[in-house]
Amino acid sequence: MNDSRPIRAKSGTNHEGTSAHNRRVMIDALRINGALSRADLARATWLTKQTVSNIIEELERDGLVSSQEAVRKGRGQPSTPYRLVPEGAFAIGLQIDRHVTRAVAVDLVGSVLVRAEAGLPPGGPSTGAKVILDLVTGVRSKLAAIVQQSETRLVGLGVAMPGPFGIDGSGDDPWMMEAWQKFPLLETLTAGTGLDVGLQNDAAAAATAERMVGAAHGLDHAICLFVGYGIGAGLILNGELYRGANGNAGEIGMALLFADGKSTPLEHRASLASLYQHLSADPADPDLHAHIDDLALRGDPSIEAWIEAAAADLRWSIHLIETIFDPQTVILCGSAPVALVNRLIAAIGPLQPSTAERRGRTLPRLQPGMADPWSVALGAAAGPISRAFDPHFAAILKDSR
Amino acid sequence: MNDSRPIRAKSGTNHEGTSAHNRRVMIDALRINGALSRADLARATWLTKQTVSNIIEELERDGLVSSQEAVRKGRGQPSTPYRLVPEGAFAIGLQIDRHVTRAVAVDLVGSVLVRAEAGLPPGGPSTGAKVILDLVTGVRSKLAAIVQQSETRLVGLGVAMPGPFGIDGSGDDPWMMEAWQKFPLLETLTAGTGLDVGLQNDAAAAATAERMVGAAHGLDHAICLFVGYGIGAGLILNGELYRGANGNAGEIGMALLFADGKSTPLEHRASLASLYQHLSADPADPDLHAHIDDLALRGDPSIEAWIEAAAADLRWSIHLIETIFDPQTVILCGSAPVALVNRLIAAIGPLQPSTAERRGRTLPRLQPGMADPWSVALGAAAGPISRAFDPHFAAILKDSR
DNA sequence: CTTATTAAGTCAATTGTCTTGACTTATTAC
DNA sequence: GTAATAAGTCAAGACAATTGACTTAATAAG
Repeated sequence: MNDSRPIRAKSGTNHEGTSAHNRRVMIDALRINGALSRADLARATWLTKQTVSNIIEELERDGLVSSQEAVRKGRGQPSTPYRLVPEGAFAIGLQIDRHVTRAVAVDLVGSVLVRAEAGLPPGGPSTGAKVILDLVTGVRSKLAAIVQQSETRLVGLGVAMPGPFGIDGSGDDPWMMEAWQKFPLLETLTAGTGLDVGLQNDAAAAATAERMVGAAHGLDHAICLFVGYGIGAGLILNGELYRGANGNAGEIGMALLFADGKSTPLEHRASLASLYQHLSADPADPDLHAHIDDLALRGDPSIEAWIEAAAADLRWSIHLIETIFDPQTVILCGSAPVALVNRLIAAIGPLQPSTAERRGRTLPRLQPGMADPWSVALGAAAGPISRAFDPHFAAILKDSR
Repeated sequence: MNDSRPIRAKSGTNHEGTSAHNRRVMIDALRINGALSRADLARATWLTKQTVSNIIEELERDGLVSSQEAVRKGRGQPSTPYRLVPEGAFAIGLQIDRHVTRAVAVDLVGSVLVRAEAGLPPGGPSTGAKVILDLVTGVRSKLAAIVQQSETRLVGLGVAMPGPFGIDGSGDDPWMMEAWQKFPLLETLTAGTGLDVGLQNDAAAAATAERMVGAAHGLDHAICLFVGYGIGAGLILNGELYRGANGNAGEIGMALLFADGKSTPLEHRASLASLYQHLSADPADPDLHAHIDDLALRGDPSIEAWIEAAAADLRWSIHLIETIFDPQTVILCGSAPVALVNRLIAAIGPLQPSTAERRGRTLPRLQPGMADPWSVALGAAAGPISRAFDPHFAAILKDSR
């Protein structure tokens, strides 16, 4: 009667899945290539002109694309290019960091329209939850004041915070994020905002941002090495962010390095946390960012030793990433001060020989990405936009909603 | 006139894509769960009973599934389970290794029906190509002698050989595979057999085999650490083998380890090549495999030191893999003698603490996979089967054929 | 033993989405 | 001025999943 081992199977699909995918493909094509005519879209997507026409018409009705002036380009009827309408959709992004929380509102093309920041009191979620919810609500209403219809076009709230997720705290977590991990954050935010809420770690968010508006734009295989308080990698594989079985893929900071006869997590050697320790600085100091920027810019000796050591570790990490993932490019980004990231990139070169050194490369092996305190919040917001509009396998399937 | 930067876009899909996907989903469900009724399939795939009926009927006509005796399981009409028909499809797998080449014929469910082996003369492709082609032809005709209609049901020829691919040889490649890399192998085999030919590296092939019939069966996130002449990882991510931008993902053997003040590729420390060197053995010796098996079984001191050192490196590798990929499980497999693999697994434990240590785990963090000289050839054959019958994103799209 | 209930599976009509092929429109090349 | 070329539309058609009623075959309940 009750044999019931559950049956595992992938979901099937139907007409709606087909249609949804084709809509996403159009949006993706316009995002990558800029404005395109219906004929261009048909050629690029392998769909018929008629199908493209139908979908474009529908997207235009939905306010997601709009036509531009016709362009003559040789013989034949002039083509009418269509472009993405930035105001076609919005998302809120929320970054929760150790001492600060940031929220942004972005549009369909990834422009930041509203940004707001707040300090996080040391009490953890018990006092911090209200701060966060207020911040989100504030950004949301500022967005509504700037653009009409933003509420109906809000596709979700993306949250980014340091991972890993779902791990039993070791008790000696030096970064105090453990309490946040245990707090039912997503449920609280869902209840408090009524929005679709998604979570990713900060490196994944940075990668999502790079893919939407940065160095990974249009790439299907790219790894973002994110240097923040910790260090992590955002994995873009087959054109999608890879999350792993439990959402913890890319937590490279915990990779072990052997040096001086002992093994140390990468994170303890190359991350802002390690720099703060090296400088005996207080991470909660609001002027620290500017101070480090200044030190890096001046090439202050107090920071040079750390840069050299961190660059060596990053050079190793990049080699490892190239070896394991075989990406089109590696992108170095972070919440670190810009000058520091620039110094790091300079100090990393030249890279180790690797399988990435191939004839016919068009992209550099290592590229600088965003180094902006707001990039993680932007990536957090890019999450819901991507989920709603980018083509991906799960979006075709029946059980995906 | 000629503005022509090429337009990049993902392919759209249509009814055929939908239908093809749903067929694959059925086959996948039967492969993972064993025989299932139409009603079971409908529930598991989210498709309607009617749709499932239509597809099953078609698959039965095509000889890919067949009904079993009806089973009564409580109230209601008895259900008729359907199972995969092993003889529904076949593929040839070819492994090209340094001194030997192996070919197998497998059926839809991954059973090996024919196997053949040949030594590879030292001359490289110039003399080896004929040996290989003859081996494949021999296996193919033996298959045809065993089962009728095998030729019409042959979905392809999968080739596995050591990677990485497409790299400019450094000239001092100690493994002599470079000449093979430059040889137009796929073209030669396509021309010589008329079959669809696909290529993967040996670790990827091992992972493909594990996924079809081994420890990764039914898993969507698993990493196979493959210890052979070199060492590599086969990456199963989101239910598919991940190849990277250039087909070289998982070449972990080139990852650098720091020890004794210098950096060494993992491959030089933990691989059969390093063991051969440790033992001053000749890799071309046909009795070497059995000899090492014997040494490992007896716990011979000449091999124990190597085992301890290699186990330490593998322990580190497993930690790294868990950290970076967040898989459901890690599988240790190889073309090494079984006793050696068993000794390695024993010597690896206990594993390092990692994010993989979570409550509610059901799978072991590390599992033994196949350690069989034929597993790579099997995986090579599993490649075409998987390409033809497993659900994956590319199979839905219009440009995939 | 009879009847109700439950579940598997089928039938026939319908719906949704892409495709096809002919057609219209607008422009440049000769 | 005419032919060639390309963008885009129209209307009918094809394909594959869906829907809801129906049939079949078993067990459970009275």
